[in-house]
Order: sequence, then C-alpha cells, then structure tokens
Amino acid sequence: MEPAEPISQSTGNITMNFMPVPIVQIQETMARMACCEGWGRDQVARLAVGARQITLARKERLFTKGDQVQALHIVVSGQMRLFIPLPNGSERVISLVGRGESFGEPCVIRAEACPYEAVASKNSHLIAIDALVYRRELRQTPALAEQTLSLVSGRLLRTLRDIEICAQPSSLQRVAHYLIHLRTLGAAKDQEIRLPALKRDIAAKLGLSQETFSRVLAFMAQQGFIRLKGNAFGVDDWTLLQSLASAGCPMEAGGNN
Amino acid sequence: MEPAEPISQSTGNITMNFMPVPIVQIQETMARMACCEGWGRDQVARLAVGARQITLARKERLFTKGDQVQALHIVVSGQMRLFIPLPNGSERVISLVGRGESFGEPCVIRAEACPYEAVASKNSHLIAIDALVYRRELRQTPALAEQTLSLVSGRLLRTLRDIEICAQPSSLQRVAHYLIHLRTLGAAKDQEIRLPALKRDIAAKLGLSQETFSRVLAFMAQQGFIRLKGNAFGVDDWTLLQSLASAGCPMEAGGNN
DNA sequence: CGTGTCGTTGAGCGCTTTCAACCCTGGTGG
DNA sequence: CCACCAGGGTTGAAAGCGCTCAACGACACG
Repeated sequence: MEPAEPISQSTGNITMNFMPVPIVQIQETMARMACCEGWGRDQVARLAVGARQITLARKERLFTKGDQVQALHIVVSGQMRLFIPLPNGSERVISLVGRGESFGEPCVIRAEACPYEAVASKNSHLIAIDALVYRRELRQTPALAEQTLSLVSGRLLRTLRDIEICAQPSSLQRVAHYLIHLRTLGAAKDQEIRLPALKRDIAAKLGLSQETFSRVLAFMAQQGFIRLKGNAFGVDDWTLLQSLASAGCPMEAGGNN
Repeated sequence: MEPAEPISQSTGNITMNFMPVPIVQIQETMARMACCEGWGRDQVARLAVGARQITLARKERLFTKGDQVQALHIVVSGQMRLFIPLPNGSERVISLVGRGESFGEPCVIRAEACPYEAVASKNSHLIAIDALVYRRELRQTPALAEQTLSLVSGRLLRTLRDIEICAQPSSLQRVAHYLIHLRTLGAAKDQEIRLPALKRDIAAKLGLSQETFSRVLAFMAQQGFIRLKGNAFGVDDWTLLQSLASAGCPMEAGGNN
C-alpha cells in the first residue's frame, strides 16, 4: 500500500537501528528468552559476543528472499512476519514469530539463501547472533547441537501441519482446521482464544484472501460453530468444528441448521 | 479408489515383509546408501543393531498419519510416497523419497506422531533403524547430531521451497516453477529432464488435480515453452519459462504467439 | 484378449479471487 | 468538540479458474 519508506515514529529514533547496547545487557536479555532456555550462563556469554540488538519499526524489512542471512535472530519484543512474496503482489505467510522465539536457524546452519522475507508486523526489538559465532558454538557444544536438532525438527513438523491446513480442499475446512490447531497451541481449555495476529496475516498464512477469511469466519459464526468477538472467538462444541474440518459443507446463502 | 487391502503380487511373496536378513548384509547395504555417507564403519555397525529390512509391494502402506513411528527409514530400492490424506479422498504429497534417501528423522527425534502417511509408490526395499538405537547414537556421537542437524535443516528449506511453489496463484505458474526447480536439482544442463515420479503424484505434490497438471503441460508444449515426450521434457529457453513463472498468462483456447 | 494402470480430453459447476465501496475504530489537530 | 484521516476489516457483485465427473486412449502384463 505504502512505499517501503520506513516511518520513524514515537521517539523519533532512526529505524533499522543497530543500537550499540552493552554486551552485558544483551546477555541478560537473551537469558530471559524462551528459546535460550537451558543454555548455560557461559553458553549465553559466548553467543552474545558479536551479537547486536536491532530495532525495527512496523512494516520495516529485516531481510529479503534470497539474502544470505548472516545472523540468527531472536524476537525480544514485537512480532516478525516471515513470508514468501508472490508474483501477484500478495504474499504467503510462513510463520509469525513472537516474543521469545527465534528464526533463521536453517539458513544459518546450511549457509543457504533465505527462501523467505522477514518484515516486522509490529514495532519490534531483535537480537542478532552472528552466524559464525553460532556455527562455532554448535560445533563445539554437542548439547546445543542436540537441542537445536530437536528445535528444527519440531519446526519442520509444524510446517508440515501448516501444509496440511493449506491443503484442505475448501476454505471452510482450512479455517476450521486452523482454529482447532490454535486450541492445541493455546492450551486454554474452554476459554476464548485470541487470533495471534492480524486477520490479514492469518489469511495469508492459510493461503486465503483476506476477504474469504472474513466471510468464512462470519459464516461459521452465523451457523453457530463459533462465537465471534473482534479478533477473539469462543467455541462451544469442538467436535462440531472437527466434523466441519473433515466434511465441509456447502456454505450457501440462507443456510438453515 | 481401492480398499486399503494390500495386494500381494508378483513373486507371490508376503507383503510388508520383515525379512530376517543377516546383520552383516544390512551393514553392507547401509554403507552404500547416500544418506549414510560420512558415517564411520563402527557408526554403521552400531546403528545396524536392531535394524530390519522391510519389503513393500507397490501401494503397500508402511505407516499412517498419526502413528508413533518407531524407526528411521532408508530407501534401499524403489520409491516411497509421503503424503497427507485429505478429507475428499485425495492426498497432498509431501515428498517422494528415492533410493539412498532417508525419511522420518523429525518424528523419531521428537518422538511425535507422524503428520503424514507413507506408502510405497513402487515395489521397495527399506531399512528400518530402531528409534531408540538411533536416538542413543545421536546423543553419543556429536558428529552424527551435527550432520543430522544439517540434513533436517536442508529438508526444512526444501519444504519451504515446496510451499513457495504451491503458493503460486495459478496452476501455470506452479508448474513452471516446478519445472525450473527440477533443473536446479537434476543439474543436467540443457538435456532432457525426466519427471521423477508419476504425473499423478507430482500433481498431488503441486496441489493440483491430475487433470489440470496434464492440461497445463499440454498447454506449455503447445505454446512452445517446453518439448514434451512421455514423462520427460526439454526446454529451449529457460528465461521464457522463468517469465511464465513470474507473470503467468491467460491460458485460453486457440492461443496464438 | 481381457484387465489394470496411467494418462488425456471434454463439459459443467462451484468456489475463490478480484475489484470495489463501505464501515468502524483510534489518533490528531484545529 | 468535531472534522479528518489512516488502517483494519466487512460486504457486495462479477468473473475466472481449477475441480469433479466421465469417457476415452495408450500401454504393459498375464
């Protein structure tokens, strides 16, 4: 919509800021991140060497598809949108990375060009761990390698589940699958569940246009499958949703039942 | 199409055969597999403990979506089709695993339910390495863990590229992307390229019906983008294909140019 | 020569996309 | 206080595209 011109806002700070932050503070921040859990104190210290803190304004781009990414990134605050740009100008969202999560391991490990683009979907703070330092640490610390292997494996499995959702034959089934998927993550039993990002971005993750996603949600609410409140929703009968995901239904106008 | 009933054919052998093969032979076979390259002799020997050889007839199922897979599998001969079954009876192919390749690492490593189903797309021979043995070996051999980390990372990157292909807005662009993608793998310069599997399976990997895949190929041949011969094809001008992948085109009947 | 598998071709329909206008909210400044 | 604007979201109408169903052709195999 808008020229890529980053909008320096709030404090008037410059965007894409490689703020020279004391290393000690970076260490401290890293230690609080979920993805660094189980890393020894010395481990964190070694990785923090050559690490930088990055500040991104909303909509600002960190790197582009095809870039040789030189660092492993950790989201300290805000949210990053990882996506593949499509020829028609739209995009397919791969992942929405929130606080405490990292991204970019595969590219760094294999030293391959990144297949996706990274843009801040909110004002964000990141920590960038130098690729060389990270790879060295992986080589020298079996425990870290093992842990990372598990992490990447998990991410691959998650990606396959995303593919499963996108492969559903109808938009209704895709959304139903996605909502069910959300519950398994959120762990909140019968509580309301909040959409973890803008509807636009979620739609792009499901391989749907924003409009269809909106229509499907409206339809599901109208049919009583979900209760819709802004960008949160509640579900009374999950098995009903389950059957929707499996079977689908016509979704015509004036539907009864 | 057909009841899941496995059809014992050809030699009249029993299907899903856990043939009791001498361990020495298994070791020997493993050593010749591409995915075991760089594994030490002793490494192979340790992994071969508790390994089995499995014989599968075409169409026979190895495991189903949701199974707790208890082994890492290596394809010795034949081809395995990994796919997600869809509610309408069709399937989305995740990967077509050929000779010398392995599959199932993520599930084994994380001890999670497998998100896909594995069926032999040809008569096949596999080696199954016990999950416990494999995990122990991973823990005790940093070099193996490191290598596996690289392998899984590469597989994740490949999966993302697959997503990119499936996310293309039109069927023409999907196929164009896929054909280009094939060249980068095949490495064969200006030679003919053979489709690595049945058209039906490739279509399912691209998220297309068999019919549209056929139509698209026919269209591209008719328009002179490719030369089509059975399930091999040649390309004169790759940049032309590239532009097709990026821009797309109407694909109406009676097209000129 | 029948059978099974793979692939092509044709016709029709339904869904999703696209383009468009509109609504709603929050922030800003006169 | 209200006008104004930007961003996110909803809704409507039209059209294109891929899917489904179906029949047919090619080929291998017993």
